[in-house]
Amino acid sequence: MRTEICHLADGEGKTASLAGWVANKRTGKGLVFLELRDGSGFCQCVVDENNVNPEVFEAAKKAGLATSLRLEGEVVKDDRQVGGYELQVQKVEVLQFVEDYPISNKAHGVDFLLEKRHLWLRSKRQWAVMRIRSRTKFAIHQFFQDRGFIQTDSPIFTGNACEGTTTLFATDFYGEEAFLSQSGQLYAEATAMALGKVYTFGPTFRAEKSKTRRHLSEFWMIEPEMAFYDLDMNMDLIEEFIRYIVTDIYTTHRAELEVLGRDLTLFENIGTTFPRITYDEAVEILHGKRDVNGENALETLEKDLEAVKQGIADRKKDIEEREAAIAAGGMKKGKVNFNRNKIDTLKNEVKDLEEKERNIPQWLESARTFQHGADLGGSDETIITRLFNTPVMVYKWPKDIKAFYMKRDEEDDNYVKGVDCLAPEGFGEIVGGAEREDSLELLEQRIKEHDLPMEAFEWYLDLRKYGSVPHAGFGLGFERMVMWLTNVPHIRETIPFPRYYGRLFP
RNA sequence: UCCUCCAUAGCUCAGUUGGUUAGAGCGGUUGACUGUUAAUCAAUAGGUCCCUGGUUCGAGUCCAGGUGGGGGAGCCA
Repeated sequence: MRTEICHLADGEGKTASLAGWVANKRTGKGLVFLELRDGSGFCQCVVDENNVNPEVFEAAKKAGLATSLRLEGEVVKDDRQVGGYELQVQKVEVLQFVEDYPISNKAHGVDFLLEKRHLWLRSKRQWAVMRIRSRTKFAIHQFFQDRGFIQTDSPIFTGNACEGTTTLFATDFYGEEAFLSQSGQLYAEATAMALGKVYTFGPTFRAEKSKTRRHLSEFWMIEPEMAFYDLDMNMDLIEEFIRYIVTDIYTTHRAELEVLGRDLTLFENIGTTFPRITYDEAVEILHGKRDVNGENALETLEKDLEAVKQGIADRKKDIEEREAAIAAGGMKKGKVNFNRNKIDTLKNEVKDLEEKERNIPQWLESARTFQHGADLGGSDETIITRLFNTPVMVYKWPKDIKAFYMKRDEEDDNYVKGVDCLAPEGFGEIVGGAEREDSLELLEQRIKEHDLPMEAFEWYLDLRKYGSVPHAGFGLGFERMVMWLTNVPHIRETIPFPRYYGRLFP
């Protein structure tokens, strides 16, 4: 009977048989330490020359990374181990020897790792990310299902290019031009009028040639849509939703967050009410005319710049000192290696900081000269969220920069009842939502203003002809959410096989 | 589409004002070591310096063009 590593604790003091792959190996005289992974977890297995026959010991000694094997032995409590237990091996059965596994436990570049994505998934950090991704998906379904939402799927093939074709993937649909869906929102509105509260959860496609750490060509989106909801109810739901997901991951996946070295401040603050500010207030913050909790956005950013400069100086000094120490000689080889690796790490940190040093003055400039009526850029979001330690909601946006389907603000025609939820730690937008325009006339007018083809929206306009009601909804980029939760540097790490400009394989 | 940085061993990188036979660490291999946590130590194999052209007595290094990639802007989730 095979035991999964995650259940090892139940078998303490007993014999267990494990099956898995070698994740790492260390050897000593008469001893081999195999770090085994089986998907459910990691466990150190000790092969002692005295406890096994010579062939078994030789096999263990030769097993390279990714060697697949079955092991049998006694489960022993050992506080030095990550899971608290190790296996004193008695039997080894090698399924396949490997000696040239391409991914080592040392540093690799992102491009190399993505070239080997099918293997990279086996490493510990990716293991943790994929488990959090899975749980997040589950938690999202649970949240909505518990609250009486019905999941409805929107089509992936769409016939008309509503908002321009440049960001759409064109494909052939029985001789007709079809596009891969960019959003299921309009369809969710239709199903909400049938089922009350709905959500979609499916893939979306954007043909943007974006090479940034925040973009994918294929990603998953959650789009809830609720009949009889207004903007305030929408914001309440967004807040409750995000708090639920964060709390769930915090309580169920602490070990994975630790593997990732995630700073847990975010998770601890999530109980605090999310501030809600209007777009106008956000602009005042950007202009430095409105402080938050006594903090001025521009001053804070200037302080950040000083900190960055200091960080660069500190690291450069550190590098020099380490290089001098190595050059002086007399250092043990292990220590030299350690210092060399540290220097590499520091150099990369300096590169990142120098990039920041170049960017911050531009951010400051762009914040100071921000024109009321423009959309918030990435840096503007960073500046605003920097002042908060919880997500922030920005609502009441100028109508010209928002989608045609957003409901106009009754108090001021120039605004619409949209809301963006910005994640803290400089992360930026994770949710975009709105109360929808429910008046047929105003909707038609907005379609004309946006220069969109009226005939493409005939079915959508039917929703406003036959029993139109106030309703609202929002969209959440699933990978963005996972990226924020795990704090991995790149969105490409949050999906098993990322698709983006230049990457179709593996 | 624009700005910016990069391309040297399987991987991560160094390579000085252009100069003899291009280096290190990791990983691989062989060996040493009885408790390692990226173990350590010794030995060893491993190179079309991205491509094309140019300057030069001489190019990994300089110049031009190309290709591929990183980061950012725009746009967005």
